[in-house]
Amino acid sequence: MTTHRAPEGYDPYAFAPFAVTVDLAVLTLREERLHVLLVERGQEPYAGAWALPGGFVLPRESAEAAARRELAEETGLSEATVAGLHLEQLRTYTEPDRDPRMRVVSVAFTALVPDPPEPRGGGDAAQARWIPYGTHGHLAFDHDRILADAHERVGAKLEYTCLATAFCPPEFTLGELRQVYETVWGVELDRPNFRRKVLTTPGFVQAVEGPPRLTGGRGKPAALYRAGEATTLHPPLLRPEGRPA
Amino acid sequence: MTTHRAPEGYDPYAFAPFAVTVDLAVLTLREERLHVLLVERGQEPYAGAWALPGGFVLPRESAEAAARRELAEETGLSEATVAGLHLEQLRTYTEPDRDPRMRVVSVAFTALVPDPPEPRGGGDAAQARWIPYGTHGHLAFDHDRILADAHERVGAKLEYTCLATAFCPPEFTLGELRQVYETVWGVELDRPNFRRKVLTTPGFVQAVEGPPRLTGGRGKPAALYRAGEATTLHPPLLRPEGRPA
DNA sequence: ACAAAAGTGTTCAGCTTACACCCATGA
DNA sequence: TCATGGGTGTAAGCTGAACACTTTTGT
Repeated sequence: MTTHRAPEGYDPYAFAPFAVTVDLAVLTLREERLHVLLVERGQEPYAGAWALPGGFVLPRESAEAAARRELAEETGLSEATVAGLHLEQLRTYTEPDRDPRMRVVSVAFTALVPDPPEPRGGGDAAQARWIPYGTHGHLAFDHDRILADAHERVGAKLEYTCLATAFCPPEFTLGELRQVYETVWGVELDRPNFRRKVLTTPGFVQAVEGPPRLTGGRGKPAALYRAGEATTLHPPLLRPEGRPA
Repeated sequence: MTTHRAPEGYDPYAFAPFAVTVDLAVLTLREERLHVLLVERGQEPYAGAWALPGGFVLPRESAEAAARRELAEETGLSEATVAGLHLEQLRTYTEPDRDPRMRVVSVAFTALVPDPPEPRGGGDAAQARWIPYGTHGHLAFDHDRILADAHERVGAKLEYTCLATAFCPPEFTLGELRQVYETVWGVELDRPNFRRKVLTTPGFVQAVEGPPRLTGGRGKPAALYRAGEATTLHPPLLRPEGRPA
């Protein structure tokens, strides 16, 4: 019957080995649009197609460590900066033929980056770019699916966690926070009600002492806030119109 | 910089290979308590300790297929029955030293089983048993963590999905459905309010024509319901008292 | 003066909560 | 007849949706 864990005398080399990789859905907000970090593949298979950044998990490394390492490499952000970013395991993709070359099991992560730099164009052929979500065509491998899963997960988590602050710089206005919800959900929220909701949820945000900030162009300067202690919202901030996909 | 997917000339045998396994947190309700399916280990490491059932992913098999295969083996349920059960990927555990023998990456699943048989005692030494949740001591490997993650996930998903019906047989009473919430959350719910909430949520349950069922011992016979079309609840059914762990 | 964005106030509908009460069955 | 669980009714209180209105800035 079952083999439980490793059976007596199990030989790791008896099977064709599995490769374990990480794939990253790195999301950010630029100019009021959701953007994804994509890389253009230089080799077959899928040469010329766009794909999620990623790479192999090293022999002595956890998948999360591998994901953070790749994130730093691809974005050009420092290790220290990357250490503070929101990185979350999404799910693992294991279909036997998802990579035509060999058996690859990929642990996918979602990363949220506020105000990112241009990805550093490395020396090699493949370029990395921020692409507005939805304007890329089909991605390589099963990355369409991974990216869609990431988007859905982020949208859902905005409802019942404080995740939205991960898209914002350390100090932000309530308008910027509201922009996160509106952009990811693709809806408009009532400004007064959003403000009340956020301010009355304990631990969501905390006011920053000091002068308000001029918000881009016109309008009254807005007070600044920092992310609070809480990680979950109770009650949740539900998106309008039921639960669209 | 990045290796993207497999670099040119990547040799799958160049690194010590990763083993890929599945671990299952199989939950059920028995006598108004949450139970977990555990197996007693017969060999080192952790000989004599209890562990989650699981096993290796075969070379041409997805992790989900492996999980369903193991579930059938461990519970003794037929392949056909297992095909209809709720099985969901939880997360993947990748710490390099989580198994002292070799590098094992494990994709964990949560399975929900209504009214299960005793696990079939296989021919070999290791026994499998339903254990009341929380009465097992420390589990082998990182299985304490996996099981705790599974419990938390199930508790959270009861709030905003129809998951509770997965703990119930095909036809069930509202009392049985309420019992799921009360047992998993460890709280008491107001019977009238629960009933209204469930019946007014479109697609949660649908009434079964026919005579009501006598509920165990005393009390008025209860009407029967089947799981509905819906998968998510809007608005959610929040547990009382904030969000306890 | 006007547009744009922040911030305050107010109303109304709908939902949650709490609890009283009746019904059907077994012991 | 009593205990037990199913099922109905209802009133109080809270939350969220909608929207009118004021404030402060840039053009």
